[in-house]
Amino acid sequence: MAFTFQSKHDHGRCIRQALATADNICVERGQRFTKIRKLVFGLIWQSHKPLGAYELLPAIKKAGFNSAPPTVYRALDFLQEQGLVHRISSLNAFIGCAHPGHQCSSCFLICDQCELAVEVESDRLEEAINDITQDMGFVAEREHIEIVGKCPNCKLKPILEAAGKNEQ
Amino acid sequence: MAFTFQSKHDHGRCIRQALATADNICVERGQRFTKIRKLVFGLIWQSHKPLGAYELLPAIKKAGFNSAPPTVYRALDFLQEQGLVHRISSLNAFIGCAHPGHQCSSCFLICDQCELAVEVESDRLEEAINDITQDMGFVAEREHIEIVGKCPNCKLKPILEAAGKNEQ
DNA sequence: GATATAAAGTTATAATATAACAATTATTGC
DNA sequence: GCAATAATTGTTATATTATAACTTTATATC
Repeated sequence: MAFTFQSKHDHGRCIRQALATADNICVERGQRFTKIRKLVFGLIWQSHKPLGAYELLPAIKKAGFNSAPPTVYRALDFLQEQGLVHRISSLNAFIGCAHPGHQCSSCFLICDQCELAVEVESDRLEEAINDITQDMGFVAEREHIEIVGKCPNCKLKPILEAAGKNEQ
Repeated sequence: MAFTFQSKHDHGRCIRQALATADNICVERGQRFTKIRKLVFGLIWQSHKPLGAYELLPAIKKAGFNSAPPTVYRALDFLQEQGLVHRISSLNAFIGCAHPGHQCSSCFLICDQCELAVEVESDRLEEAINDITQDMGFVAEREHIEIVGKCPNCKLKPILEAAGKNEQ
């Protein structure tokens, strides 16, 4: 099941699944899912928070690879080209693609408190964007749709805390 | 009239209008539209291409102001807070807001060839995003919706050129 | 006009990303 | 298998974008 803000999921399984899917995609396309690309992919999938490229470098070093910036940027470039990872440009950060292979308009909901990000596919969104581009005679090549705010958990926290105080 | 990719508009008028509107907004809100803020605003409005902060520095220097980065970033921060300028995060660049004052979901169509960007308001887009956020229990605070591709002019150029060749 | 506040000047540096070339590893054709 | 080729990774240096921190100047308030 896709990750949402609510789901208390088995993240180990989440990573394994993502790695298996990525592996298949690379094999199908004759692309080399090398050790370092796999490592970076795994690091990105460590969490559902978008991570900065430089945050990955220590772990890359620990794993015995060269840990200069080009190392991680190359792996990230490859993963983006294969649609396995997205760049969240408003954060200068990277996150695993929730549904690699698909080619549907997706958007990211990004919590500015807990930093979790969820990728959501939406037909209505896709239609709205098709409308806009057709009206303007524009040919879309790529999209960056990022909505920043409060996720359901963080939205409720201050309310729950206030309720807790009142009880005392 | 709003700028579109097609419109051959009177850009002088375009800038004057934008400046007048910005001036009004600042007066209404008791905000100080200082010389340097006005200068940066005007520089941003020089074109309908998103401009990088560092691209503005030479003109700021020429105008006799301090041209260290904080100067331009402060002005841009102010203009963004007032909703007079937007940051296009996929380009690390800034562009004038096409309809300051409004608070409707807008998206940018950005041509990766001629670099022009057009801000489009869309009720359908707004509805689609409301759907998504409500489904997820998310509270949106700000949005970055950027669609990169080919504008109608640049889309047609290769076709017209090919036709021209055939005629010879 | 003195005081408080906001804005701008200034210096230094942080954070993010890429260029360019060398060394290594994998693939291909023989 | 082995040379030739292509792809990947290592390495050094540097470009680009943005902010921190403190000083000075200008503006608003009383």
